[in-house]
Amino acid sequence: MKVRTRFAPSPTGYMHIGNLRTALYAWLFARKNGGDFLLRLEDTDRNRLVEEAGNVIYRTLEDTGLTYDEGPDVGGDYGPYVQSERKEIYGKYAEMLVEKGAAYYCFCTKERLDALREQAAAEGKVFKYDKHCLHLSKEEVAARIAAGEEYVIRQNIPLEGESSYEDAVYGTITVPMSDMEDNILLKSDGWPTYNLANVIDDHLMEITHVIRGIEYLSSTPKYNLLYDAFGWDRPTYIHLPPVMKDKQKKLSKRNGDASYEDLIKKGYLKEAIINYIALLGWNPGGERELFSLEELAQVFSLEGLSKSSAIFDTEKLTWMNGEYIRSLSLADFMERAKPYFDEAITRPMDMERLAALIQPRLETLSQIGEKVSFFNEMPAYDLALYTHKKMKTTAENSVEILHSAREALAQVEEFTNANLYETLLAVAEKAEVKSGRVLWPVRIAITGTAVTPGGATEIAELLGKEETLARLDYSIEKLHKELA
RNA sequence: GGCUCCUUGGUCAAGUGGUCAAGACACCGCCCUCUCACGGCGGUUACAGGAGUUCGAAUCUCCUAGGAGUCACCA
Repeated sequence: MKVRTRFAPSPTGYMHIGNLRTALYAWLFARKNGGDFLLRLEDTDRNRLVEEAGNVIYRTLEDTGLTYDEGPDVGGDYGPYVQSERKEIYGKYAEMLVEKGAAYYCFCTKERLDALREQAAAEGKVFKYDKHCLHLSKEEVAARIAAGEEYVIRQNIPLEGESSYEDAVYGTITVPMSDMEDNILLKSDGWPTYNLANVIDDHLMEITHVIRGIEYLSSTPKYNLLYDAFGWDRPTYIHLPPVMKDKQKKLSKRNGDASYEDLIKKGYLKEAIINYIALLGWNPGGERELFSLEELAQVFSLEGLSKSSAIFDTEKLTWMNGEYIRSLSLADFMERAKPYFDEAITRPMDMERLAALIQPRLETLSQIGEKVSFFNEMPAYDLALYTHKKMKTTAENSVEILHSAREALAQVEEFTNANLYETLLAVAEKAEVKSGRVLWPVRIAITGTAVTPGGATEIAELLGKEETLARLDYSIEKLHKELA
């Protein structure tokens, strides 16, 4: 049988990392097994509709390369792929369940239910619906419906026994019938709940492997009862442990935690995000950690899935992102970094050289601004920067050296790194000091920055002769003024 | 609270009765070096606790503790 997996989010207008990982695993499993991967939108909660919320899902999946074979916007033979367009299907199947005795009509009012709940709370018991409407006769049900009474359809859970199944990651899960409730399958507004819809859709769409969050682990036996009532084959279940923000809390929008889009905005590469989350809860077996999407699809397997929750560690993502940035071709890097450079650099400059200098020193693209701003404009700086104990430099002993360096640099025709380096070494030699005594102050004088991407001569080359000399003059004057 | 799960360093994790308990991130030190980063080398840090079973337990059993999920006309 052909493997078919699905990603079935409810469109909230936000794609959080845990959801993305679920989609990724479902995609990887389908690809690895030559199967189909499809997208289904679960929007049966009419009270929580978010306008156009499907868009961020479509966009994210497309952006990350998690292409789906079937879905709301691409069609397919098992549609519609949006639950709100399948309303009559659920009603029909709910009635079939009633005929089979696996479900029943319920006319209990909210008031009665609330009273029951209060009573249970007062007695310190767990509330459970009392099957009050289970034994209504067919005639009475028909009459009350005809009279316009509101009703729901509830699942009829057996009173005794237990239900169990094999989860691909958690093993055998067994839940006593007595712990399950006669949940509502069809709401009074005619829309199905997840309890019904997920079963109907997964069956009708011929989903073979249900990959979803662990929140469904313990309610799955209830869904299985439905599969059994219909006489349908149960799918293979693969429940996933949660992605946490810290030991206690799950990653969530409510906590203001990073979503996929937030991470992109923070300068993370989509490839790095995918690679990192693939390893959050799954391991490929070897020691290798860097994988492209296609490589992941080749090595993915259910055995590597872990049972315990994993904390989202931005530090490691950041490291991995740096690895990805460094592995980019210069052209590719420049293209992705362009928006950041455009914002940080306003004066003409050899962008390719600048990019080459910056690329290996970046962990996220958004660090570009802070790393290159001094190229654009000489910052105000403190003379303390001239003091460096290893270089044995101070503001005082840099003045003379800078004068010599400025004179020597003014003589250089071709302002290339090699020429400049040679020139400054000559200055050091002539003054009978170590190279650091001149290279450090020169770098400070032309950048006003303690840490720079590249050494004095690399930066001077990029700045160009005119700008370099202008900055040297500025700094020499500053030294004279402030030391006086 | 009931039920269903989970528990190896700060984090991700390998490990399925016999290992000096891998590796990665982070951290620290050294080297490389015109600062920084990259890279190289080295280091600190872990089997939640307690009972068993066994010649032998991170691996099996039980208990305790901690944590998560769930108990909706949300998914």
